[in-house]
Amino acid sequence: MSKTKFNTHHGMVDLLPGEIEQWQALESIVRETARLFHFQEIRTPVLEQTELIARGVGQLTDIVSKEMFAFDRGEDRYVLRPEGTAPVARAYVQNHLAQRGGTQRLFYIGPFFRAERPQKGRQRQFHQFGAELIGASSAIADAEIIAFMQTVYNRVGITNTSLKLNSVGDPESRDAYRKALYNYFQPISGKLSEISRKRLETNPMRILDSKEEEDQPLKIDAPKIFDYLSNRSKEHFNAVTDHLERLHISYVLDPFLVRGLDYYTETAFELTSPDLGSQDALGGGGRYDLLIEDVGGPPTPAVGFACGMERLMIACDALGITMADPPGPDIYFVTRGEAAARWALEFMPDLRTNGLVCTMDYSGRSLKAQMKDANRQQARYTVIVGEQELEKNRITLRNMEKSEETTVHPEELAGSVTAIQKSR
RNA sequence: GAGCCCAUAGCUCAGUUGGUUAGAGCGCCAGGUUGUGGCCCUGGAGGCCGUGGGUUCAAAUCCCAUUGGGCUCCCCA
Repeated sequence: MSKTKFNTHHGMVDLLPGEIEQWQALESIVRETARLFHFQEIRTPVLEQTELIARGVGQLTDIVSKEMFAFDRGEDRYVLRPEGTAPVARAYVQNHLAQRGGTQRLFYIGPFFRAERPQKGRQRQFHQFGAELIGASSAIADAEIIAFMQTVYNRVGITNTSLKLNSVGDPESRDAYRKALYNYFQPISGKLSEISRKRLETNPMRILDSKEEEDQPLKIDAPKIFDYLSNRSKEHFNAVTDHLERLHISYVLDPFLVRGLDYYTETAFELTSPDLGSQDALGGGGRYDLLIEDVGGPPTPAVGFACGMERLMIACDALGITMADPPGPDIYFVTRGEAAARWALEFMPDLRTNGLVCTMDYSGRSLKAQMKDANRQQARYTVIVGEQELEKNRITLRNMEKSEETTVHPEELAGSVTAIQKSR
């Protein structure tokens, strides 16, 4: 372990054949779900301006204050993007997507970076898929976004999840609530954990999602945000829950759910799984009605979600879910002699044109070794070609699963295998 | 930034109170079958016992340091 000359950085891993198939299958599910919801993909650069992230995500958040991979080059300040929403918001403004009219329905899949201490379900380079609905203020948009997220997990087969829902209100509601929290916690600040005492001054709402032992009893009687929501915020939130019920999406109200990014307004949600261990959030999101304006666009309401792909994989492992098909080729050419190998090389392109997955031995090994390799690759058929076959113009087709062999004319090969391919 | 645990073959791990040449299973390569996979049998390759220092006649084993990894807190996906 770890004495090779070069290694990946801490918290960054290679995805190798054998596991990558699962990732590709997940990406297919995300893309297919996006297609059904009529969202289109957007790809933004991995590097963004540091200032965009600092502004968008929030100067005081942990992400910005201590978890960014950032560097300067001349006048320019670069940061490896730690999340997807601020970059998408930037792209929306920069490319004048508002001018295209209507609501922009965007999704993305890609790597993100945070310089945290790695642990289970947390890598320094991690991957998320997410979607953003920009230019829609209706609670229907919130419901659609949640439905999109939920659909991906349903299609993967992860169903034992819990959707937590809260509202963080509009700015006025939140200011009032912050004050109420401050007034509640301030007199008892001596009993708070050290971290929460700091939060009291910077962002009292963050005390609510504290996991510190000593904070738990103090949280219970804290003021609830529902009591401070403006009528407009209340109506919006009630509409969201109505729509979720309409969609038969179950949820639990969680007044302690406060998401760590500053740009959230109104609806906040998080999807958790009992199969993840300590980092139990599969994904989350919410409304961010002020962000587009913050990064230089017109006032534009928006709502979105982001989900951790590594965490989804952990849940799959725990549940024994396999999304990928077995990878074996349809035909493996086992050849004997140079002439046969050349023959096979020349024969494969037509088969591939017909949609058959085929491969062969590349190192002139013994027949036995080639058979063994075909077996290891889980080939469905082997075609055995040697001098005899070339002379008679008949090749041996072996069904690897049934261990049955037939001899066929080369021209018949594609036909017979295609017939079998259909039947599987 | 803090705490706890771990480090022996490609992988999973044995290795006794310090004592010869460091082992097993799986995997890999080959032979048994000079043209046939899986099962079986036989053989082979593959280790500076994470690294550096110390104690000792003798260290994979004990001590110290260091590096890497895992988990947890914080926070987030």
